Amino acid sequence: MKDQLKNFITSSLTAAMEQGKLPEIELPDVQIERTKDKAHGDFATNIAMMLAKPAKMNPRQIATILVESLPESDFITKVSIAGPGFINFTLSADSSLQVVKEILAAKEKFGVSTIGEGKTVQVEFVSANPTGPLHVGHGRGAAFGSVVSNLLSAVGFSVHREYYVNDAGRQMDILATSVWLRYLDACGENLTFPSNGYKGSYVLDIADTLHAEHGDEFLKSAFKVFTDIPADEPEGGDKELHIDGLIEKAKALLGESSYRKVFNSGLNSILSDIRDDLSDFGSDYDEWFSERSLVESGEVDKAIEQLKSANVLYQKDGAWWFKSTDYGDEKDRVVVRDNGQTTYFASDIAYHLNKFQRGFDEVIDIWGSDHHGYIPRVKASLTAMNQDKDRLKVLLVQFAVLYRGTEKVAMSTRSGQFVTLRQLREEVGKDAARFFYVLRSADQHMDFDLELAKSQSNDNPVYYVQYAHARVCSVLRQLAERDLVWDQTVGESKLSRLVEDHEKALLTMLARYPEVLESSALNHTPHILAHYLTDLARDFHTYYNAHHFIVDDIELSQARLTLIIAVRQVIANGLGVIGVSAPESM
RNA sequence: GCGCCUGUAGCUCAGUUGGAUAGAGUGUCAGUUUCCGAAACUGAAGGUCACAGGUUCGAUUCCUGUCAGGCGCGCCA
Repeated sequence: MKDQLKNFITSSLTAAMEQGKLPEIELPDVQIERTKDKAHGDFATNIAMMLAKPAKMNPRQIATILVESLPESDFITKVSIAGPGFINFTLSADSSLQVVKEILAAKEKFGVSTIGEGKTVQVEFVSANPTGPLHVGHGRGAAFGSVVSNLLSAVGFSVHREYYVNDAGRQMDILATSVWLRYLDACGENLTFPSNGYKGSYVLDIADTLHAEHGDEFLKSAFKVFTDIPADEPEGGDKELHIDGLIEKAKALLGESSYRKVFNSGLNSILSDIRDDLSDFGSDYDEWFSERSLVESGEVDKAIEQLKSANVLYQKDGAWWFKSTDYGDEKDRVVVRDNGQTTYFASDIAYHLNKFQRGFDEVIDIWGSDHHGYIPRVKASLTAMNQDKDRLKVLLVQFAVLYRGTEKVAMSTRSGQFVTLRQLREEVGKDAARFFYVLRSADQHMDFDLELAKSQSNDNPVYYVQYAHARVCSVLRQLAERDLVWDQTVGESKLSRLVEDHEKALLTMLARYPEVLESSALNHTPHILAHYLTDLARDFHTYYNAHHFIVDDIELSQARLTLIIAVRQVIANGLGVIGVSAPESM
């Protein structure tokens, strides 16, 4: 519809110029928008005001000329000039009814478009370290990432959803060592658990399983383990040196093969827990990409070599640095430590190069906002490797601060004190949690009140939207109880009976859905869709309270039923994109 | 100190990429059900869009500065 109007204006403009009514000037992009106020018609354009300056004419004068030059049309009933020079269009009743037929014909496909057709996009999200279960802080990224993916898919992109598994690096060694120490404990050894180890109860579970499956295979005496280890913090030492000492000792005492077994028991257990958790949360993936695989395949070393030959690495203090300042970063970054180990950043350089080489047209990273300082160096590395850094888009998700009532909940993965995503899902439900997470724009800090979310109060808008869907289903059940049926053919042919203000409001709301989906997708803003759905639900509930659908006038009744079935379809489609169920009753 | 994000109704948040009289939910107050589900609906009250300048036909939106809050500034990941 917008496009039709755009062509309309454009042809009017060229006509006016050919006739010499307007000076020959370069045409700006014609902007058509829906009006906020019904009194202004359905659509409006500000083109006359935009042309005022280059044409050196009064905007209202331009508008008058344009309106005179508009071609004939049967889908517009009224064109008017208002305010400083807006041109307002009112659609014919017929054309606004058309959307209902489109919805019923397209069904679950209504609203999808082909804008992204032929383009591939990779979306990486969550990618939490597999050192413990996901907590509610990860939930927002999980919901946001999966809805952004669904949106892009809905407008035609071929979407590849990916989780980057940080299965290499020091944090994983700390986890492996934590598991081993708990295992030794389970074997009956007497030891003091390091203050910097992972203290969560899931570590105990993993250790118990390891003990049950392998017996005393990995048993070493606690005395041996703790000999010559720097003191821990509570004893006046350094907790980092203490845990690093323990890691080295674990590797030495166990040997590579056994250490790897312990390591994998922790990694696999937690990773499979994360997979199940995300799957149950409705956030599905096409690929789980292992950091370790990048190291072992030599891709990390290869990337470093590539940077070296590009002459953007230099040695200082025994380490290899990347000259990221040449590309706008605040300071240079280490890629190979003085002990010869590559940094996390080195893996990430290789990972992003790998993503680019896989040929995606667009690569989207969804990170917590605390990683924002990381963007310049990743983009710098891509530029240094002759890649177009603009193919990478990083979307930042602000933290959700958790509250229990008015009390802030303190969380720390290491200490094991956190509310897990699974707990949230079990208490609040997947639907409410997802909708709640996605309701706010991602760059907005968010207060997540557990009590509120748990309380099933109608503060939670997901019920409101779902209820609208269930209500339509309920009307249809009522219809059946009265031995009546919905006749689509009759309904569609009598749509002109829909003349009430509530009905007109619903019709324009329904027509907006494809536009909402598109702008939500292209701007990566799921909250636009969520807000649209609550608005649509509100218009429906208002209509419901004002009018009856099952009435004696059969034609009117069928027309109204047809309308609300279209509403139900759009709600179901929208909720589907968000990953929330559309129940028939609740 | 530097960088990024944020500041809109008592509270939680929108605001269609610069448009017409800044909107919802919640809370407060007053109402609606012999009738398809009241998880609903109607109405009222509630605002110096943090503050000060600037850009132009026009600014909550863009620019600069100030103030306030969050985050980041490792040879951690």
